[in-house]
Amino acid sequence: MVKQLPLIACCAPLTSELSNDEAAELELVFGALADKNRLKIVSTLLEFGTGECCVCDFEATLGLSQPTVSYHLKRLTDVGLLEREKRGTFAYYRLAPEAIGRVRALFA
Amino acid sequence: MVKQLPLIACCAPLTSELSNDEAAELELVFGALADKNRLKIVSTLLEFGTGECCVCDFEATLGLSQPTVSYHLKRLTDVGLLEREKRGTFAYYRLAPEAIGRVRALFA
DNA sequence: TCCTTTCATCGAGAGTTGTCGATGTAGAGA
DNA sequence: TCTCTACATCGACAACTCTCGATGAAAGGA
Repeated sequence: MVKQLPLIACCAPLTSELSNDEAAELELVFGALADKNRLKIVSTLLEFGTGECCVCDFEATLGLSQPTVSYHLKRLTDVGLLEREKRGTFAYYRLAPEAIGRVRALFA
Repeated sequence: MVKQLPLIACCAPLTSELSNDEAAELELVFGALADKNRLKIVSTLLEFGTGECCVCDFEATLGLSQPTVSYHLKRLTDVGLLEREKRGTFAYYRLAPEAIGRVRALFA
């Protein structure tokens, strides 16, 4: 029942520089990006820079139903990667300005 | 039944610079990072640079059972973020050298 | 050879995710 | 006011994820 010791004593304190809160926040962001359709949405908006697209624009290119596109856009918006603006009956989505640099780094 | 047109004609071609294959690969990597326990594993190994840890080292700090730790380490290894080396009864994990730069960028 | 230790894998259960059709909501226009 | 359009939300379902206890495999030591 005596625990062995690893041959390499690298792990004495074994603390992560990541706090619980930081880990939880990163988990949300990476989770939002862990889907190929959402990656294509972000990549498309990244290409447009400050441009914006509405929901219906994505339906054809992604081959998804309108509710599903709305679901993906909401997930990206909820973690602060996208911004939404309603004009008339359309909802326009764009990359959040403060997220553009971060997203560009993640895609590099 | 006639479809309206968005007021902003930004989306004419609406192509993503991301191919299907690229999107699928990024989805795997982000999916591997979309968990707070795996983020702590990666962050810990990042702090050690070329250092390595064995499975049992993570059990206490993460507060998870041994099978669960093994599961997380496998998920990270499967996408190429970690490398595994067996020595004696211990299995040592470290950041894959070619992934260190990428991981550092993702955490910045 | 037999026991102990580390680790991987299996099987199962609870929770989360991605998807769709149906329905609700709110502008715009006749 | 009534209708049409764009979009959000609901309800449901299949698939996947995270977690654990139990079991299996391989190495080391007595």
